[in-house]
Amino acid sequence: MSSSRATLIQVAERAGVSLASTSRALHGTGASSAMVERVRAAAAELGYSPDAIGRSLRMKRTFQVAFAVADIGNPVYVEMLTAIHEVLAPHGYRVVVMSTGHTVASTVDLVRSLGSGFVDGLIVSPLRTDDVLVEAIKEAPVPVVVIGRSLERQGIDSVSTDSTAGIGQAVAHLVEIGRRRIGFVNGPLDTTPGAARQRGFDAATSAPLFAGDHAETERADDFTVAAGLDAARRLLSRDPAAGPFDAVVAANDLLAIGVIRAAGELGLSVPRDVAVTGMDDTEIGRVFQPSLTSVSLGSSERGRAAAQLVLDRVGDVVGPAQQIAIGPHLAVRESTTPLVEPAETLPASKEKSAR
Amino acid sequence: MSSSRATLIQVAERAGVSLASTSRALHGTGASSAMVERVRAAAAELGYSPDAIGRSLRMKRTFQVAFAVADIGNPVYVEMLTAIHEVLAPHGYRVVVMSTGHTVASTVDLVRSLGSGFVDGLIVSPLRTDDVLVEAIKEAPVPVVVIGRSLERQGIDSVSTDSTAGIGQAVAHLVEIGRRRIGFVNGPLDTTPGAARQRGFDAATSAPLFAGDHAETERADDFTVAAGLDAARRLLSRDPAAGPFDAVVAANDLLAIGVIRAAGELGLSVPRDVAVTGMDDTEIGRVFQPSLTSVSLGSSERGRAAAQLVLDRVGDVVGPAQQIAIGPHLAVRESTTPLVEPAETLPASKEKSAR
DNA sequence: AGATCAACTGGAAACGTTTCCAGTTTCCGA
DNA sequence: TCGGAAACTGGAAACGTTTCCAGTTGATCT
Repeated sequence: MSSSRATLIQVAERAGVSLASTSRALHGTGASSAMVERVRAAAAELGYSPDAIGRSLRMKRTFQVAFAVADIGNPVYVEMLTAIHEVLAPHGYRVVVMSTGHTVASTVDLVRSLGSGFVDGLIVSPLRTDDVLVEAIKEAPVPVVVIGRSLERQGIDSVSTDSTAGIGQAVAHLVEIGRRRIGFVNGPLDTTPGAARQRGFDAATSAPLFAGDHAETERADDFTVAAGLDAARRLLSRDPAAGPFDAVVAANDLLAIGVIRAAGELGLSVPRDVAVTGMDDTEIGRVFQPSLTSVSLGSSERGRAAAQLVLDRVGDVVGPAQQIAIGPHLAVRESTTPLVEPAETLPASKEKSAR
Repeated sequence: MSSSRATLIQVAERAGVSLASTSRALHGTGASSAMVERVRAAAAELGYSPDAIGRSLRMKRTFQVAFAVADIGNPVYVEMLTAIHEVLAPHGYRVVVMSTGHTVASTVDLVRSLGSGFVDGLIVSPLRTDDVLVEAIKEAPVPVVVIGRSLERQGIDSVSTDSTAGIGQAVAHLVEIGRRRIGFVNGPLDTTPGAARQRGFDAATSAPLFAGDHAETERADDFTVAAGLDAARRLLSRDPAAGPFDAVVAANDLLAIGVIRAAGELGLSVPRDVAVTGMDDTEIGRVFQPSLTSVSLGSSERGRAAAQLVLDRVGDVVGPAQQIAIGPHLAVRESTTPLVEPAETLPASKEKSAR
C-alpha cells in the first residue's frame, strides 16, 4: 500500500494551470493540445487516477448497478449474474451483489435502501412479491428492473419468461414419447415460480391432449436436490390405481436430480421406467448422468436483457414500463430418450434448440 | 421513481437546528435527547436516508469490497462469493464482483484500477501470478487479500490451501483401496492450481508407498467437463503395458465428471473398474451419480477467512502480512467405494470429515 | 459567590470532482 | 483597422456528509 493518492488539485499545481483546465484536459473536452500535453505529463508523473467518489458526488452517478437475489449460489442466478456482468462491465458499470433475503419484507428493505444512492440501478429477482414490494419498487429513487413476474401493468420494467408454458412443453414432450402417468414434483407454492409452474402442470394435464391420462403432484419443501429426493420418494411410492408413474416433471433441475436418485433407490431406470424432465437447463443438468431433458428459461438471455434495460434507464431513456419476454424452449436429452451417443449431449457441443 | 431525495441540510432546516447537530443526533453521538427526538422526527417526515456518496467522500470509506476472479461461473468461486458476502454484509460492507480476465496483464490492470478508490479492499483469486502482479498488489492503495498461492513472504496477505497435499490424499486413498495403476487428468500447467496439483501427483506417485505401481498424466485444455472428457478418452485408451488404469485422479470435480463419462463410453464401471476422485468438493460432485469422492479445499472457509482478513485490514489492523492456510481433506463417496446407501451421501446430510 | 467543568450546540472547513460563468486571448472577415 | 466570434482559461460554486473548533449554557465544587 503506497502512501496516498494524488488528487486533481495536485496535478493542477504541478502543471501550473487551473483546476478547471486540468479536469477538461484529462477529459479531452475543449482544451488546447498544449494544455492536454502539459496536464497529461503532470498526471503521469504523479501517477494520478481520478477518485471515483469525488466524481460520483459531483456527477450524481455511481457507475454501479446492484443485482439482488435470494440465493447467490443458485446456478440460475449465477448464470444471470455472469450475463449481467458481461453486459455492464464494458459500459464502465460495476456490479454489486446483494441478497434479498427470503421474505418479502427483507426485499422491501433492500429496495428502500436504494435511497442511500450507492447504485444507479437495481436488477432484482424476488422469489415472492406483493403489493408492498411493488409499491416500494415504484417509489425507488433509481431505475429497478425485475426479473421474474411480468409487472408491466404495474408500471415496472420487467424481464419475464413463461414457465407456465414451459411446463406445458415438458408435458407435451412426455405425452409425445408415449408417457401417460405423469407425476409433478414442485417446490413451494407460495413462491412466484412455484405458483406459475403449478398452473402450467395443471393446465397441461387437463388439456384435451392429455384426456384419460393420469397426473398427480407432490410438493418439495424447497428447490433443492435433497428436497426433490424426499418428495420423489413420496410420489413414487404412491403407486396409484392407474398404474405406476412412467414420467416425472420436476419444477427445476435440482429437484429433477433428486427425482432421478429416488428412482434409482427404487430400482427404476431413467428413462426406461421413468422419464424425467427438469427446468432451467443448468450446467449441472447437462453434465448429469443421464443428462437431463430440461426446459430452458434463458437465464443468460434474461440477465442480458435486464442489464440492457437498466442501462437504458440509467442512460435517461424514458418511456413507459418495458416488458421483455424470453420464450421457454425444451432441450431434449437422455433423461427422456434412450441413450444414443452421450458425447453429443455435452455442453461443449452447445446444443441449442430454436426458440 | 420519486422526485429527489432529502438531504441532511433539509432535515436540519426542518428541525430548526444546525447541520452539525443534525448529523450528531442521527448518529447518537453527543446530542441531547430532546435534540435526537426533534431531528429524528424531521428526518422521518422527510423520509431522509443518508447519501452513501457524500458520506464516503468525507469518511474516506466506501464500505465496499471487491471480489475478483477469472470466471464468476465456476462453482468454487460461487461458493467463495457466497461466504464472502455472508461475512461482509453484516458489517455493512457491499460486495462488488469483478473479473480479472484470463491473463496476468488484465489482472494487473484490475489491481491498478483500485487507485480510483471505489472499494476499501480487494479479495482476488488469480489463476496466474507473476512478479509484476505481486508488485502491483503491494503498491495497491487499499488492502488486498489473495486467495490461492501463499504470498506471505512477498508481504501480501493470503489465504491458501495445500492442493499439492490434497492430491496426495487422493492418491493415498486410492492406494489404500487397492488401486495400483493410477492416471491423472490435470488442467493447464501454467495456472497456479494446475502446477500445484501436478507437483502433488508427481510427489505422491514417487513416494515409497507407491513403489512398483504405475502412474501417468494426461492434460486437459481447461478445467471443464468437456475438456476432462477429451483428456480421459485419450488417457483411458492408452492401455499401458502395466495393464489398464484402475483409478483416475482428476484435478477438479468438473474434470472428474468428464472422466466418469469417458469411462462410461468405454464400458467401464465406476468405481468397480475405475475409481475416480475429484477436487473442490462441489455441489455438482456431491449430487452426481455416482457421487464423487473429492478433496475438499474448503472454498467456503477460504472465502470466509479472506473476508475476515480484509475486514481486519480495512479496520486499520496493521501488522505483518498474514497467511492463513486451510487444510485439504478428503470426502469419500461412491466414486471410489461400492455403493451402499446413496441417500446418505446427499448434501442434506452434510457429511464432514475431520480437518 | 466565583471558578471549574461537563454537556451540548453552531459555524465552518474539508473530502475530490465537474461545470457554470465570466474573462481573456486569438483569429477571421469586413 | 476594427468588431465580433470562436477558442480557450481560471475562479468559484456545488454535490452531501462528518468533524474540528470555539462558544454557550447549566451545574457542581470549593
